[in-house]
Amino acid sequence: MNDEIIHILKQNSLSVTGSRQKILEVFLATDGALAHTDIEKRAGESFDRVTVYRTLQTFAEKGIIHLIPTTDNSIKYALCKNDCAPGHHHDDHVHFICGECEKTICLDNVTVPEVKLPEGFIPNHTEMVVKGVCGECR
Amino acid sequence: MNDEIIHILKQNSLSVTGSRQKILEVFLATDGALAHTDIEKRAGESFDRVTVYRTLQTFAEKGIIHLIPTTDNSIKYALCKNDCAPGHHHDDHVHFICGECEKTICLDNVTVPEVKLPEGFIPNHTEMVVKGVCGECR
DNA sequence: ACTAAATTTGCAACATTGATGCAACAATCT
DNA sequence: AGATTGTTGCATCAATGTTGCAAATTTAGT
Repeated sequence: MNDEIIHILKQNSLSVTGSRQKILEVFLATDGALAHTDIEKRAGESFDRVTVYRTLQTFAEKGIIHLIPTTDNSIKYALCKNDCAPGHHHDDHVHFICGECEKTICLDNVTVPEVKLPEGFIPNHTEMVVKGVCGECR
Repeated sequence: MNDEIIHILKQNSLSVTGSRQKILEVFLATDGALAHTDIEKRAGESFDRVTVYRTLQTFAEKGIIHLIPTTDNSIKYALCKNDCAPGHHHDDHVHFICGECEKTICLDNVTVPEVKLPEGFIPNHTEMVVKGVCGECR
């Protein structure tokens, strides 16, 4: 587990530091997506807010995590599972937000469908978020 | 134009006030979506921040405007065109964010496709945001 | 293993965004 | 017009996010 974390960091040419290890650990121990606040809480009180911000930013740039859009001004972050390389993400899966438990879940097996756009529009990346009730909340 | 604004407000059983008229006017004069900040700027310096917040909140509850999810912690708002009734939105269209001009555009004619979810998941509402380059930016 | 260079962290200070209680005010209804 | 209800603005506060800089840690070179 610890080896895996260090491996991920080195693979992305990041120096192996305490905070990065801890934050990655938190992600690996969670199935759903995490908001900035969740990470601060779960990582213990040990890290500065700024460090968490910068670490998340770095991870996102390297493609270790991806962002999930919401309509409530709270970005969520989730691990990229399928070996995202920097710049070559394929986090093309659908996200699900449960209205009951408020969890955000990556539906890794559900691919975002393509849509026909009007003349002139050139798509680059598509996000799809489904809201509803998850299996556990019924 | 002014009649239209008053009509929209009355139709949603909202009292007709200066700030609401002005903010609706701003929306009607824009084709794309607006962030809170845009509205404050375009409405002139005349209104309190709090009023803008509350007005947007009210409009969203009534279904006059809808929210557009983003990954950059900035909610955008756009007019609901197809006669959304309170609780009966059909803002089921795709949104487009241009990476060049940074505009957010409602593709009113592009409907969000349905996707098959894993067992147990019950969908309620789906958001779809496409990023890329719009027609005018090429 | 030790040192120098390069990164990373934490702190302080600040900017922005959003929420709430309350008094003053304006709009609606009769 | 007058009473009632709803709306606005102000002051205040909390949460969230950003930046510059010095200290500490990591990495790489020898």
